[in-house]
Amino acid sequence: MNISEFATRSGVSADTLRYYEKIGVLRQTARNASGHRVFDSRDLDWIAFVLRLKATAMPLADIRRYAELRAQGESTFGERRQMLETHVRYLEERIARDRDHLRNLHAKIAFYAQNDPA
Amino acid sequence: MNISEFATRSGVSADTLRYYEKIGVLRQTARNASGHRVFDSRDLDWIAFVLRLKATAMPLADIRRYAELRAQGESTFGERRQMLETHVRYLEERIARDRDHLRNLHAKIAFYAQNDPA
DNA sequence: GCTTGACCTGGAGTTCACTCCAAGCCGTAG
DNA sequence: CTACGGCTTGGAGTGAACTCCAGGTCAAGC
Repeated sequence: MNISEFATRSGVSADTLRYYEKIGVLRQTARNASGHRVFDSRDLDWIAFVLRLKATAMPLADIRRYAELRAQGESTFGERRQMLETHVRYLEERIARDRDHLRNLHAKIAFYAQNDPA
Repeated sequence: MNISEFATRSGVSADTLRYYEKIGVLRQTARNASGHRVFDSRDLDWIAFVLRLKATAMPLADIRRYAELRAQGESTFGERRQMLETHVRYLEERIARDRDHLRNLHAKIAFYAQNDPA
């Protein structure tokens, strides 16, 4: 598929996809005879995973590092696993903090509900 | 307390505090005779709440809006409550998404653990 | 009375993650 | 054969949130 279809399917704009290639988040994208990028379902899987990492606040520089390891093959499974484990710990902390924030916000909302002069 | 002590206690740099005042997140900061900012414990409470909103991804523009309502007094309780309720819904969704991301990361880690050639 | 250190201001610079643009190439339709 | 649409590139511009800096004021210590 071409870049615009891939953009539609992935939900990432063509400009951003080119940008991701430039910084190494997308690697060695295949090209057709006229130099246009050609994407397949594996690229779709990869970009979905990139979006997952992004949604959980992983910086693009780290995602780029992960992409680099991925390009080096199975010998980097250990290091990739470590990156994900570190990220899992970060995510667990974020969820815990968010729950705490949520409790606090609920208390504040309850206060406003009780004291709203309107 | 002066700005450097307030910076230490709040964990926000003096430069950032001045920036927050400039954009309206901190309002009407008290000044002493020589024009230096003077902070008290109420400011500490407020900045802690700002940090809470920031930690949960509320943009500074929205926090600024909330600060504006706060400065207008109790008549804005209803609107403030609405802002927080909207934010609570966002946070609840983020927690749900994070849990899903976490499950997915665990699965991927398990795969790496099983297939690591090392 | 001079130096020092903490503060002040306005404004420039930085980082991140895009987003947009100009100029150019290529294949197809008319 | 030329116009068109969709792609290519390198590079400039954007917005958010800081971060830094120059030049100036002021109170306290020596």
